[in-house]
Amino acid sequence: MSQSTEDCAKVILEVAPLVMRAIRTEMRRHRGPELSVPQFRILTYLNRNEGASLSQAAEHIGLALPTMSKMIEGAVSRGLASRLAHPSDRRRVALSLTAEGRKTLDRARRATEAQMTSWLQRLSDGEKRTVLEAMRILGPVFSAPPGGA
Amino acid sequence: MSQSTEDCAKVILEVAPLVMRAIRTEMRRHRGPELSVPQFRILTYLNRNEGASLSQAAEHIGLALPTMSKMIEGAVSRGLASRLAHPSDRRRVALSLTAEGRKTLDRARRATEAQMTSWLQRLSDGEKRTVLEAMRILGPVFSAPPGGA
DNA sequence: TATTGTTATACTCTATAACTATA
DNA sequence: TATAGTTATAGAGTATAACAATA
Repeated sequence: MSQSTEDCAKVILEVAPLVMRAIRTEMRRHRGPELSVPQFRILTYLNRNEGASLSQAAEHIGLALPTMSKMIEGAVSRGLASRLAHPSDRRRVALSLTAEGRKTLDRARRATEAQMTSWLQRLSDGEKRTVLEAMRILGPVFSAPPGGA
Repeated sequence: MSQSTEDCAKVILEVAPLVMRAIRTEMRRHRGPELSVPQFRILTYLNRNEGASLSQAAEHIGLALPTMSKMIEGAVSRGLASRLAHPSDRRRVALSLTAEGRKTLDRARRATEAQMTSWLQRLSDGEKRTVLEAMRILGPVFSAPPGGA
């Protein structure tokens, strides 16, 4: 009966990489100053978490600290993010998006969503409802870094 | 009305990377001779497509030819795959899994599925049904390399 | 001593360009 | 000339270990 958990697992393991491949390819395809998936995720996080520290960002996104340090270095040098000293604790750093970063994020998001929308157009309304609901179910399952479980 | 296509797109763009992060982390975690996601996908492909050529494999998995060549080189040197000359066309190569490769693939798949199963255990039967159905809807949408669309 | 970041180093995945061998 | 694959090279993303600066 509850054996369907395993079917579920199998099918996610099969389908998730296909979806990500499409997203990655699409993001890479925009010629011009576009974003990789990890860059996109970092900018998205900063957009919602003005003033976050490196550690906080790394923790949330699931990257090691030096990795995040390097990624941010790249974003700063491209003018997409700023990295200021925290006023009261000089070890820390306060990250935020620049106006340019916000603009780039928005452009990338819109382009990728538009492409994704076109892929999904062949779905019936019922199918779309099912997919939407499933994603809302899976989000919470996977957004708390499941490393701990 | 059919505006839900865009919601769908948004939510996939948000959730898919979370799922993949969990899968990647899990696959990396098995200490011992385990597999990265791309390696896993290649072995899976070879398991179902005995005797495939490099070009075929690259095309199906969505990698450039030299990338696939290098990945296969790695798998061969680890004893997981074999790369034989095609009998009638000596430019081509016939790829397959070794017994060891099949064993490794099986072990990795089982371990990752088991972990995934444990993550999904908190879902109700109805939620699992929804997720299962959604994955079966998304599979076909994304498995024809959507670069063409 | 503990925390926050950065630097050094290395490995995997990925691509494009140039090349070799076969057809 | 065209196709299948490999080699050379480069760049992104990732990690661990060692370090520096601040608390």
